[in-house]
Amino acid sequence: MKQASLFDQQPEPQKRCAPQSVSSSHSLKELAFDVEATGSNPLRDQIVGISLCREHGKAYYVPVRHSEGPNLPEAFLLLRGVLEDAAVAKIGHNLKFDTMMLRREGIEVSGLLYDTMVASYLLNPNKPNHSLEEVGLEYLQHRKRPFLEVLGKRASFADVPLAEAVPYAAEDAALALELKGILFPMLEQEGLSQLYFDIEMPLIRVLADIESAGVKIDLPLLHGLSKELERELDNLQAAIYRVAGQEFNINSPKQLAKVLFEDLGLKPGKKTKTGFSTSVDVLEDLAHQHELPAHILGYRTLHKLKTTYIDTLPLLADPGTKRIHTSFNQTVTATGRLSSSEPNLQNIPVRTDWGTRIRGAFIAEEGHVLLSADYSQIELRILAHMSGDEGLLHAFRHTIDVHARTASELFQKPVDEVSADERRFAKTINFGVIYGMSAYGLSEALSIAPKEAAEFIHHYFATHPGVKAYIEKTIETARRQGYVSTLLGRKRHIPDIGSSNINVRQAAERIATNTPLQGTAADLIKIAMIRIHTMLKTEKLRTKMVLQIHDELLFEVQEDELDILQKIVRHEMEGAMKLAVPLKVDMGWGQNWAEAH
DNA sequence: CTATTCAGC
DNA sequence: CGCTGAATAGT
Repeated sequence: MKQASLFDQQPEPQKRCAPQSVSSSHSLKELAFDVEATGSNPLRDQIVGISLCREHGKAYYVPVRHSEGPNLPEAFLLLRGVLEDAAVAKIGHNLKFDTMMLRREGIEVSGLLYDTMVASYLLNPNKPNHSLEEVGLEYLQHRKRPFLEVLGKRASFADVPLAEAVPYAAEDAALALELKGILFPMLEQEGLSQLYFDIEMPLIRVLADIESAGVKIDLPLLHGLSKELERELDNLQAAIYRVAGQEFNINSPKQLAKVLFEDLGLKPGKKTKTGFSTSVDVLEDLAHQHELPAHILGYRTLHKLKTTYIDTLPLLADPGTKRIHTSFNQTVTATGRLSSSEPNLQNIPVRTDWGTRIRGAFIAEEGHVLLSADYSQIELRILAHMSGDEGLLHAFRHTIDVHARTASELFQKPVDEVSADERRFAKTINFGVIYGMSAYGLSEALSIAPKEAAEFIHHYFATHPGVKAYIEKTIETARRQGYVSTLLGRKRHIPDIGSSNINVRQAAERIATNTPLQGTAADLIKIAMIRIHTMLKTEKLRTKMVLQIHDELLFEVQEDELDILQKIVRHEMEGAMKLAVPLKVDMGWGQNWAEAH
């Protein structure tokens, strides 16, 4: 059986005689390993064993905390030398998890990191799931036994008997080794090696440090906000039931639609797949006809903030340190951005007063301040660079308000005569350009007729020929080669670009337009993160990087390091890439995230 | 599990 | 109009 020769697992010898430390003095250049744990949280769960694989066909599993042994708890001491040996490259699938787990055992994993999960992501960022199961299936045609089946009714992997645990776990390290042999030559072939080794691989350790650091939250403040919101929501609920003349579940779009459009007889606007829409813009329209929609809007906003942030964040805080530790996923987005989950700290409210109050609950430790640094107009600057559009280049080179300048072109008047509304239109259009702009989308965003939006777009391209040419060239490239790339060569295939269905094809063209811009911005801030992280280490600073929010970095800065940090952060962020226009970073600091903005 | 809605960049 | 993750209702 082919599978048996490929993944012939050998159980760890269970001898009592003094085990030999795994030696790196012979010819060991690479070691594949995989940590098994009681769960998936690298800061909370415990290691139960480690699988190892040095060569094709031989893999081992070392149990350390299984409920039915035998265990080899000395394994950490024995393996430390090789895991910390920088001359031995480490191979694994999702190494951020393994390195974070091992750090808690006092082991700092060193050496080149061949992460097969990240490799799979670079090869195909459209792939929805880069789990070992999925990647093994795609590249090795290997069907892994489902983890849940192995787990059965047991509480954790620690309770799985070794007879089952050994072959299952050992296979993970073996799979990683096999995948490395396949995926890394493919990265080379695709011209993605430099992106991997210079950016994604060093980023693994940066993200591990950010996640381990976490960010402190003010629990009493959030508790107070919760009480205040509870009263507010009770009042709004009473008002809604009174005005509606009945009680119903305000959070049910279906029940709300019945009240608005059947019982009260208001005129429905947009439709969804299942019925009439009750989304913000619909309710804002309806607010002209009736007083209920405004109450609903208020209720919705406050309920969202309370349930998603104010009541949820405290549950995820470490009870001892009051810090929350998000998970930054490196292999989720199709464009190269990071994503954040459990909790998502990349969508903490900011726009409203309540948003400011919530950000006020993200605080610095005693003797520290939070420093926020964000790129100004990063994607538009990248568009200026990639398109060479004279107007955009000029605006950024001469620190002219870019939206006002677009408005002046669009409405044919001097920059200083542009009205607030004209600037708002121009700003929406500038965003639209980055998003691949359709007349329909722009009309929705500006609440104008699609025909009127089409005229704006026509006028925009007439006054921005460089941008027009860039978009045409990018779409043509997508058609010709089937994918688009960022400045650093990150690729995204766009299979629908040749579709005969116009809606599908145009959606693909918007993706083709947006991906190089969004993706290059992602590349750029990743470079800045790595360089700043390196500076923090080499200068032995006590400051911690604590969050990344796409174009913003947040630091918890020791007060006496504030000056030097601001210099370092500005230098590394603004110097991350040399573009045809300068990069601009805005910074602010304070006791909490609200003050830092 | 899917749809809707909405928080962010 | 691009890219996400979470809460909620309801099947």
